[in-house]
Amino acid sequence: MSHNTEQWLEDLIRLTDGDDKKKTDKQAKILEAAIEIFSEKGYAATSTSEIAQKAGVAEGTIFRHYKTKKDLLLSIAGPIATKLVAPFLMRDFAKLLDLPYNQVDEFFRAIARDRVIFARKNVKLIKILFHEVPFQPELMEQVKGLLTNIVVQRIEKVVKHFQEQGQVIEAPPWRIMRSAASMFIGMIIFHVFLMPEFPFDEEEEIDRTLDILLHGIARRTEAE
Amino acid sequence: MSHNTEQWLEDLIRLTDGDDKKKTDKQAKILEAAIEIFSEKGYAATSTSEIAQKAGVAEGTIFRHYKTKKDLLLSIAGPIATKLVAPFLMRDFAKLLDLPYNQVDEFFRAIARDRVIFARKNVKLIKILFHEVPFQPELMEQVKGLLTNIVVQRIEKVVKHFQEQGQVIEAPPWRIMRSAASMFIGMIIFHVFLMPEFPFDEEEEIDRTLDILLHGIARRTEAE
DNA sequence: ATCAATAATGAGTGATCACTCATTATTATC
DNA sequence: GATAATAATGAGTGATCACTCATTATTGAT
Repeated sequence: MSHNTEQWLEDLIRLTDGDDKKKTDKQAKILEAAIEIFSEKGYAATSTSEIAQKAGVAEGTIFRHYKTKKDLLLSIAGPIATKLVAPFLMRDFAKLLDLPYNQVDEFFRAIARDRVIFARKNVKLIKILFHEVPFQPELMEQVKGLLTNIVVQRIEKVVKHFQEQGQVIEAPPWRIMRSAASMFIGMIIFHVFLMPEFPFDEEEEIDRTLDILLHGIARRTEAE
Repeated sequence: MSHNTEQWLEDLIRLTDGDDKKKTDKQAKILEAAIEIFSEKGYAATSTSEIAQKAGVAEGTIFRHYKTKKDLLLSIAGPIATKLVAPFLMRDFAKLLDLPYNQVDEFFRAIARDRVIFARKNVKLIKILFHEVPFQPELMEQVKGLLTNIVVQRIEKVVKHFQEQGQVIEAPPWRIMRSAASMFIGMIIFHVFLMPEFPFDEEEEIDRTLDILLHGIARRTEAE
């Protein structure tokens, strides 16, 4: 069963990975234009005629490839959700439990670095995803499913493991997880989305932020 | 000059405070309906006819009170931005520098509690604000102005003060501020917006979250 | 070169949009 | 209660919307 689950996950990731292959020239142009305008003005404020114009195709061509305007949105915003949490779905993630704590540190550092780079490469897609999730029930379900059923369960296991080993303070795992997520998502939002021009050393920033977090959740040895 | 600045701030706050007084019955209904639908479907996807219907007024009545649909949005989303950061603008905030560190702790705890309650009372308004800020240049300017010119400057002063006194690690103040903001905004987003049904003791949660943060940014005494 | 299949077109369609304005209802003043 | 001022109305307006479909262009196989 465990093997089956893992296999299913790998399939899921591979499936969403290959979304930029086998696209005709026109279809690629449509996607590119839609991503651009959706991220700039929002889905609801974007007209299909505007997308067609920017893509350099006739409006009818859009509806040959996508049944409706919402179809176009979902084909853009859907896959990015899975890709966003992909590292937590990988087989490697389970190996975390066998590592000593200082190497876990290193492991999360690697994931953090990878996700910052990913965010930087997919700014517009992530903007669209976050903006539309609250208004598109299909997206909402997909994101909820990914987070609660897979990501949270897996990370919770890691947190509990290191609480038992005495390296992490006794607290509800969800508070540890929420704190960690807040710190890193906060960092990415700040440096990638809010202040992309603000100069910062990526490595240094991740290390120092992780440092603050790890000291915050470390089991205390003495006073206080 | 200092007194003038403070006075100006107090005026600003008082100004935005009195936005729910002196509204006719119909106008109040319009605002109420608009807030409801804007927060549910987003500004661009909401029609003025729908607002009129929900408010129980004629569509023309909306345009008697608000020049345009965007006018209506700004009259809703504008004031909430100032109210959101109001505690950091108050005269009391400057007194922080004279307090010993443990009382600063208590001070921020009070602000955090107050803001959680505020968020809970203004869920829909805050949703609208956050959702529309990226697309409405006027809102963007207002928020940027509030944050960079006032809030950040004031908090930065506090951080530097306690870095000099040796209670906070040596690090760029913006990293300390970003970490603190991430932790608390993350907590509010999680408990108020994402999982409003999730049971949690507000006092306890704020205390424990602040605990993690303070240990994270505390000057270290010994190893590591 | 022919022809069938597929891709692309863009004028057209009814619905809906934000907003207007001539008309009617309500309120305030004396 | 007459009059003026203000508030509210809702049918109407041109613009724009997502989407359709008959027609034309392109492609691939032989």
